[in-house]
Amino acid sequence: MADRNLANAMGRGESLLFLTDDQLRRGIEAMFFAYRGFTADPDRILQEYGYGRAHHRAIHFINRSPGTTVNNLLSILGVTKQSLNRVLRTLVEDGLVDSRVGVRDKRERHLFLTPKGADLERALSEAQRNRMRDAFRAAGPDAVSGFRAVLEQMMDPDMRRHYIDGGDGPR
Amino acid sequence: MADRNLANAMGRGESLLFLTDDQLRRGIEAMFFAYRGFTADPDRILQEYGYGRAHHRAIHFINRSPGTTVNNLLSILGVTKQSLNRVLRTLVEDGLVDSRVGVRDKRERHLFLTPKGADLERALSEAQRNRMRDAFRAAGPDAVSGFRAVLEQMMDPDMRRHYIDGGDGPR
DNA sequence: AGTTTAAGTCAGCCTTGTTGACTTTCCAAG
DNA sequence: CTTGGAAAGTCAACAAGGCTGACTTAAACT
Repeated sequence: MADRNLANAMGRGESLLFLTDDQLRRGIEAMFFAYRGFTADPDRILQEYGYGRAHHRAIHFINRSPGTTVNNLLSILGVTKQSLNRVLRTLVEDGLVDSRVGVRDKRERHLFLTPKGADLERALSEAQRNRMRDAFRAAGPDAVSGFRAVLEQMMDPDMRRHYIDGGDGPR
Repeated sequence: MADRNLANAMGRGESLLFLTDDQLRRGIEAMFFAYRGFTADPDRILQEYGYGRAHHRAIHFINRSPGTTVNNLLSILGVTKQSLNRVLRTLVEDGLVDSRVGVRDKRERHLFLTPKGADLERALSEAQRNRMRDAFRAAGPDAVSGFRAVLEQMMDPDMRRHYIDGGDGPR
């Protein structure tokens, strides 16, 4: 129903995508509903600890790049330092994150998960990986590469950098 | 690096997906970064109006199913009625949404976008569709179906229903 | 010596989620 | 026909986690 935008079709022959507004709306809603599913399992675990998604995000990226600095984390997470600091403070107070003064540059703080922090990280990412693995399995191998290709294109270019090289950046 | 979980591979031969923890972590981060991109354009527009994502979601689904009830919207959005009510109230006050008392059941309110509301909806969805269209085009047709297949599997089953039949449900 | 940078703090605001208590309306069982 | 419960919506108050702005401290750069 509703076949506006059929004009999209004739690109050059190479990409003959018929993208109606309705198909795009489907894609939009897929993102909405899937993201909710994607965060549902961790959210349940976090609730038991009195934490929120902000804590999860910090824990995830500290685990991915141990020793990362606060500034580094800020640029990945795209929040203000005041916002991140509140979350980080509670994680340090609760003994999940270790914040060490930099050796080369003493202004910097390098962040690490404590064993306790690593435990929570494992629980969270395991739940999320399980859901993602099930989805990948059900959808099949070709779907997986398509999934990643579209999501990569959907990112802001600056963020794509963090996704691509997954590492820590210049130390 | 890090090749734990290679055990996943031998399913039956049909789906020979090598899903390492690292690949799954990539998928998780892809969701995170892509969702940010996905909401970035509407967020900018909403900010000009002093609205947030909650307003966007309400507007989107009222537009998709004109005349839907508050209860219906609640089950789609998955928030408390008090939370939705606040958003809805400002939208009605600002003249973007029309709330009509039900004819058959006067307890119900049926929701419609006013012309003004439809204008904002158009601006928001156009921005979002443009990003999605560009991503789809860049990734190619096969990627698009894979994208949707994986996202559909990632949803909670109850939500998949709303995604699939996209309509209003029983009136 | 003076400027810039990294990190952190305090205060206050907004959106958007929550719970609890309440009204209005509907419907069904006595 | 009334009464009692369920359903839809509203009001009030609180918490998490975004935000801005102003400021401090310490280290590094020039």
